[in-house]
Amino acid sequence: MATYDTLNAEQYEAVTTTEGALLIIAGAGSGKTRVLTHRTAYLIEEMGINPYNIMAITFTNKAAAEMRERIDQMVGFGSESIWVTTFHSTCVRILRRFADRIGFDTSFTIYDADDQKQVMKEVCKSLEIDTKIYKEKMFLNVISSAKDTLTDPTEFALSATGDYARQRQAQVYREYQAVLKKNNAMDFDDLIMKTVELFKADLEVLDYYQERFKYIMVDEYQDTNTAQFELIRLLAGKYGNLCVVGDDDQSIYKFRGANIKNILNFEQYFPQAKVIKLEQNYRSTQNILDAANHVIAHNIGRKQKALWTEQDAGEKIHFKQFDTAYEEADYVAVDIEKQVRAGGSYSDSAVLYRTNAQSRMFEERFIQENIPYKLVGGVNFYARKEIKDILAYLKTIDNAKDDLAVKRIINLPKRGIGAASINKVQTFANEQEMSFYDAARIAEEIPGLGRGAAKITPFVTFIQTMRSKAKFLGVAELIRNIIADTGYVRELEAENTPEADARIENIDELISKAVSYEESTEAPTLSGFLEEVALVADIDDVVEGSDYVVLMTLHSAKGLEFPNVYLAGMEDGLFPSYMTIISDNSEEEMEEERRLCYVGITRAMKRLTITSAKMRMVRGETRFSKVSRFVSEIPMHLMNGTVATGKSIPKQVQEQKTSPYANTAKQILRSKPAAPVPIKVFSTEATNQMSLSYHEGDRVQHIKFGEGTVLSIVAGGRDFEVTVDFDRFGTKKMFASFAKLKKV
DNA sequence: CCTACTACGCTTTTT
DNA sequence: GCGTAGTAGG
Repeated sequence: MATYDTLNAEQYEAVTTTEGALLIIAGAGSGKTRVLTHRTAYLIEEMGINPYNIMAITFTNKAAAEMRERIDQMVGFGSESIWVTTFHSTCVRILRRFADRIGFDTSFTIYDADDQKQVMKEVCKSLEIDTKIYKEKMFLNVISSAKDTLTDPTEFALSATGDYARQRQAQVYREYQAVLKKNNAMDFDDLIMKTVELFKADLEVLDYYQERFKYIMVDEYQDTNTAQFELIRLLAGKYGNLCVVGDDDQSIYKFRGANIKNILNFEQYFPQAKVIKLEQNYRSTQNILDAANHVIAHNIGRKQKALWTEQDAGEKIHFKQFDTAYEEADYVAVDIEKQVRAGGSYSDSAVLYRTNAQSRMFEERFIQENIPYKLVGGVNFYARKEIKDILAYLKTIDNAKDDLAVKRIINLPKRGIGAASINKVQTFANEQEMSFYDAARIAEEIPGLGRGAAKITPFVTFIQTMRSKAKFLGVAELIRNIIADTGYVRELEAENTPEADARIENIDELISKAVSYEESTEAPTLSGFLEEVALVADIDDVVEGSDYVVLMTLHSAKGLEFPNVYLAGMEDGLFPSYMTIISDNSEEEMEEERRLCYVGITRAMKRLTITSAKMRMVRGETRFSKVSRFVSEIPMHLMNGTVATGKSIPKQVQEQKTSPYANTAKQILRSKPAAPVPIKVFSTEATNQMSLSYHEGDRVQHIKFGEGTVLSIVAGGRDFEVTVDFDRFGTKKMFASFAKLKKV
């Protein structure tokens, strides 16, 4: 049984207002997840609502998983029948069941950004568009925003009259959709748009889901786009019990179609709507909140609110300006060490920046200092070449309906099947109106293919063999079979480069992912695995009890909190970005950047450090910048700021930057940092040492320092502290989970 | 058909 | 500065 007396007055009201439309404006750190979970419990326990009729919808898998866990804890019986998912997986589930009612096969495939670009290339070619002038990406952006606003190709064309460029775009849009349809595929935006289309076209289906989801809750509502708004409006259309939670000040995804009007005009869409503001913050000190409040107050189009806390003023905000980005990273590294020595842990700290490119400097410095870190974001794991290759094999084995996947691997490894042969097969497939793979299966019958057919047949045989194996092998075992039979990993091993090693590591990680999928799923299937992977942005192996500094962009930081935060690279031109400053509607875009700054500041619980550099390398050229305008929006009296005196770059460091070890440093950067060892598993010192592959006195290999001898292994608070005497670098202490030492 | 070199692109990006 | 994609030449 849940208790509600720990809630404050506004939270309590939000929890107990169960009927009708409800807008909860939840400031940063005001306990909105708590409200949502308590509200769910309240609906079931106090209002007697069937859990089956409740839906909680979020944007990220991570947010959904977190909500699921907290709801499970609180609700107990029946909690598994509550629908807690992301927008996209909701739509996939609906479409997998009813997509045939809008002319799709329910086994449609989902195209990611990479696939979209591939399709767009085809489209541009067939429409004879010069991609040197009109970029594929531009068309994809245009199409994506059209879909975000539920504009179909016909409507788009209508709005394009008299504008040649837009007419051309309309043509591309139409053709792009035709190719997707032909491939029985949908892109991410289609998932939402087609579901709306389905609801509008088939009232029976709509009614079915309206009856199912009588109580709907939407998290991060400020990030919904027009299509998503329409989706939930339709779902809530019958019972009208719609509760949305958001913070207009944290809307940072306008560039992806988020429509801030959804939250600003909620009361117009739902005139009976009740509005509750949560302004008490339970996260940060008063100084941090004051800084955030002052910055965000510079925005005009927002709902008035001010965060307050019962906490003390706390530390002042630290501000430092450095000469170079290197000194900035150096300062942050040293400061983190200082915090840890003072009794903190690494996981208390996070470094936040505007662009992913900024992470490199910190990574290099952290490796040198032996600071364990975890990089969040960057290149999406599932978008990596080697992963997409293996997945293309799996897709082809599962059902070869995805032409793109088949074409990707038909000549990988090299089977002597070139562009000419592939084109002939494709042409034949188009003529016969069959899939590319089906055409390849009867390669002998394709006119003009000649000797090419003899090269295609073994490939088809291989897939057919794998297909029969797939019936009794698990996914992980199937992947192992694929890499063994194709020699994929063997080829990489032969390359013997750090890059190739990193790719092999990634493939191993995919296998682990498959293993954990099989373990965690009741009836694991190949299709099921592919489905899960298609809707996951990145593998998130946050190990409980692990200890590392987190590095990520401000965008990724939304929804998180850390005791000690560094906002790095606070420079005009970087943050706010140059693009924003020179933009045509600079005013509006500046407000979005400012909201991003607000998000950054409000991540900090106790300690906030803002840093900037006068000089920084951006895309190979040195750039000089002033301190970000956002810094001057923070009142001076809240800051404890100095401009660092021109300390020059230490010589040793300059040497290291161009040292022969630069390559190995690169290798570390390329592969994902090793998942830190969870401590709870080991209890005694004996098992500690047994769990490592080396012991005291062993010779070990370190990726940067080379070979050395292990002097001691000590079970430190959270990890094993290993002392190694390196042949060339002397004695170093390092954490076992981070140093990746290998016995030699 | 395969390889090696050049050229281009580049803010953020929950799916 | 870096990584991928496209193309010229073998």
